[in-house]
Amino acid sequence: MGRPPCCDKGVKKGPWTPEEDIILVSYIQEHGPGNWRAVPTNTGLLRCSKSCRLRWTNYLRPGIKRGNFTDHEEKMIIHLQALLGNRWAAIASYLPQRTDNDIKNYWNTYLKKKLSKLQAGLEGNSHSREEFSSSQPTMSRGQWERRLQTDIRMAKQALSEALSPEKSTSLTDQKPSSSGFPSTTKQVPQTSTYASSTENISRLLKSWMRNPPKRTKMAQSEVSNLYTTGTDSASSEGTPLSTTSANNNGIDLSEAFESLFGFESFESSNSDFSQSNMSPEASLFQDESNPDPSAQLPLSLLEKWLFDEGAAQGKEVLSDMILDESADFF
DNA sequence: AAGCAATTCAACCGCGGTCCG
DNA sequence: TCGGACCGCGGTTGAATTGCT
Repeated sequence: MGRPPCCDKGVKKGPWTPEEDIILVSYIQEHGPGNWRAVPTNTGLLRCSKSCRLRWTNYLRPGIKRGNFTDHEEKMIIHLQALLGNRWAAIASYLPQRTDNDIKNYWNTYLKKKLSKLQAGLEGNSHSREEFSSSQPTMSRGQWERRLQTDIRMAKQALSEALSPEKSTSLTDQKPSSSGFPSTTKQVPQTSTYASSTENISRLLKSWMRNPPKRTKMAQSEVSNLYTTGTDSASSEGTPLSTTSANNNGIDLSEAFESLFGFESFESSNSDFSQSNMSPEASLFQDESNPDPSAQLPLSLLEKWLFDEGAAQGKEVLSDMILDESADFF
C-alpha cells in the first residue's frame, strides 16, 4: 500500500523562478533550514516541502561549488564510488562543496562513460579488469559479498580509529578543506557564508532584471547560467555584473536585495574565499553546510588512501586506480 | 540555416529510515 | 509498541542546450 503523495495538488512544479529562490532564501535566513513542512505554508510558496528542501540543498545552500570538477574531485569520486557504490550522499560528504545530485549527475553523464572507455581500452589484459565495471549490476553475488565485507572492514577500521582519542583529535584538526582535500595547502574554513548563496541570487537577480525574461523558462535558463558561473571566479569575474539595474518599475531590486541580506559586495564572486568573513546570520548555516561530523569519521583513512595514491603522479593514475580496485575486490 | 540526435542537469518520484506522540 | 508524519536518499525524467549532419 503506497503512501499518498506528500504533495497535494495545486503545488507548482518545474523550474524555480528567481522570485521563489529569493523567498526561500530569505525565509531560511530568518528561520534556518529545517522544518521543511512549514516552509511552503509560511512563505506562501506554491511548492511542496520536498521541493523546497531540494532546491535549498542542491542549489541555494551556501558553499556549493558549481561548474567543472577538478581532477582531484574526479578521482575521489571514482575511488569513493568504487568503495561505497552509488551512495551519493556518502560520497558527497567527502566533497563538501558538491551536492549528491551533482556528483550523481557527473557520474552518470561523464565518469561512467569515461571509465567504460578506459575499460574498453584495457580490455583483454586481465579478466578481473573486465569484471570491474563502473556499472556494477554485472557483479556476481560472491563478488558483491566480498565487496560488502571490504566495506564493513573499512568501516570498522575507521570507527576504531575515530574512537581512539589521538585519532579523534587529529580528525578534528584535520578537517577536510573546503575543497574536500587534506590541508597540504592553505586551510580554508569548511564552513561557508550564507552570503555566498545570496550572492549568487543577487547576481542572478541583477542579470535577470537586466534582461527581463519573456517567460519563465527563460528566467530559468538565466538562473542556470548564473548559478553555473556564479562561483566560478574565472568566468564570473570578467563579467560586468556590477551594472546596477532597475526593474521595469524603476526600483532597483538588486539593491533592495543587497540590503536585505546585508553583504558588502556582489563582486566578491568566489564564494570559496568569502567564507572567512562570516556574518552572524551566516553562522546560522554553518551546520547546514558542514557534513555531519560522524559522516567524516572515516575520512582520515580515506584521505590517506586517496592521497597517498594521489601522490603517485602520472597519466596512468586513473587506469591504475581501476586496476588497484579490481585487485582489491576480486 | 534547419532539423535531428546526443548530452546535460535541475527537478521530480517513490521508497526506506527515523522521529515522536 | 505502534502508526503516522517527516526527512533524506537514489533513481529517473524531461526540458534546455549543444553538437552534428
